[in-house]
Amino acid sequence: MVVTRIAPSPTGDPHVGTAYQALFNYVFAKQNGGKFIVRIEDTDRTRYNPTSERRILEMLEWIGLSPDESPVKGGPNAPYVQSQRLSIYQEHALRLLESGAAYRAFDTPEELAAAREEARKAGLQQQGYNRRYRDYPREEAERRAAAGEPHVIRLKVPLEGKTVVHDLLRGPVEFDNAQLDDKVLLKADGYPTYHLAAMVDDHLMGVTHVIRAEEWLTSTPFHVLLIRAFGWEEPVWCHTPLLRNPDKSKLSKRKMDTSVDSYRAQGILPEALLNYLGTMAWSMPDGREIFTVADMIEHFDLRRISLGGPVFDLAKLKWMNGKYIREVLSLGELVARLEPFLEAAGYAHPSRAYLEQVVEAMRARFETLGEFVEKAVYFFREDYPVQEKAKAKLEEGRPFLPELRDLLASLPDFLPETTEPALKGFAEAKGLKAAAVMQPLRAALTGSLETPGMFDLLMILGKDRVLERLGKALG
RNA sequence: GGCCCCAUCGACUAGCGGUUAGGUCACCGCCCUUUCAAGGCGGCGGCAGGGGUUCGAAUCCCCUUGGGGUCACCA
Repeated sequence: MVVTRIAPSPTGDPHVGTAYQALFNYVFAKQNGGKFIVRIEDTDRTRYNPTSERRILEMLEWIGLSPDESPVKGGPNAPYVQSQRLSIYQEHALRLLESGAAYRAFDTPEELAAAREEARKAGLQQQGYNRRYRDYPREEAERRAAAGEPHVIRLKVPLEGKTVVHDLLRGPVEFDNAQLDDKVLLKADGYPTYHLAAMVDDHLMGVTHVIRAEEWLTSTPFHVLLIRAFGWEEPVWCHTPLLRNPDKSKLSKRKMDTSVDSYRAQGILPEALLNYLGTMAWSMPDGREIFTVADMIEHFDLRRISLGGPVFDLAKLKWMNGKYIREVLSLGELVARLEPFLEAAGYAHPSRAYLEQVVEAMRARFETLGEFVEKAVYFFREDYPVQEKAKAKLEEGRPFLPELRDLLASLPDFLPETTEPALKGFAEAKGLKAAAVMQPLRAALTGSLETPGMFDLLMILGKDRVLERLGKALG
């Protein structure tokens, strides 16, 4: 059975890169009737963020990539949090120690830093650990360890030869073992490094396909060596391109908004975000750009992932979100998505029917749910802001607006069939262009010059409010 | 800098030896129009460069250039 996983580190906000990786891993697993696991890699206590794990897990539920096994869901491979699996890694490290594939190293962090600095000054091409303890007497090492001396356990990487990583997308990638160094497997605090923990867990959890970001490619030979040291079978390696900032560097929160929570707060729809991520380095075989995760599962092909690093383009994300708002979601669904935003903004509405009318009228005019809140204030409050340009327009209308108000007051109803001929007739009678009448009226009624069509506006606002607002504006 | 990966319009991509190099976003113009959008139509714009291979290269190979990643007791 196909088993995939993502292994996020709980160090901060749920990252779009995590969502991106989750998407490919999820889709590939589902396509093959396999399972998708989420494992929390919290082995770095210095970067640990206590709310991060919960938020990452919630983020996955929000975008609809629900894992088959996870810390909250549990599963046959529990626990799914690495800090709760420490003894497992320690046992495995010991095993490697016994077989001679690893060794204890007693360098202090200061010594390592000094050695690195020295190597840098000497202009050495070769970087990495100097292997000071690689051939240290075994008995001596054990004695010092038994005495409680702090130390790490490192993998004994072959000094010669090549290690080939067979990447699904790239084919064989060769690394000279001489270029590798003896990476730390178990830190002095007893926690494993990513290298040990990830490979042990992937093996124990039956992960068959490691689909992860390209930044891992250069440490894969090390993983291959580690797996061989244990005598296990390698998974299929598939390194996907990194999402990029507009300047092409690796997507980072310094240069871009990388927080899924932030996009959610702005009113980006989960299905739009997922759809957009699905177009990053991948495309539907038929070229369609709007598709669901289900569509993706049906047509996905890991081998069709392209290797150029895609720039995460907010403009296109927003366009796609707008596409979902105006064409994909049903009106009812859209209204439901909008409700939490309205509540947060303190917007009241008399009825569901009213809300639906407003949303329908506004639909083509906002691309995020947050934008709706900004652009539709005047449908929900009487203290809506009045823009400067609107004020000017209002002045232009002052000569005829009182008369127009009387005309509107005399109408039997505010249906478009009634208001349209009335307003157009009014303009004509005054020898004015329709716009010359509509714009000042629009300004008076909404404080804005950018609104839905006048006749929809009049109908939705209703006679009472229209007359009231007009009176107030002319006041 | 060493090592590794990558390279089609500004951005996302289709292309997998023979295409007028297609689509989407953005941008520009026109249409629609009471404003702003949306929508429709049209336009601008690309195979990084140089060598090969081949009857024929965006497609295959090499070099150069460019971009990215990685070189932690972080993941």
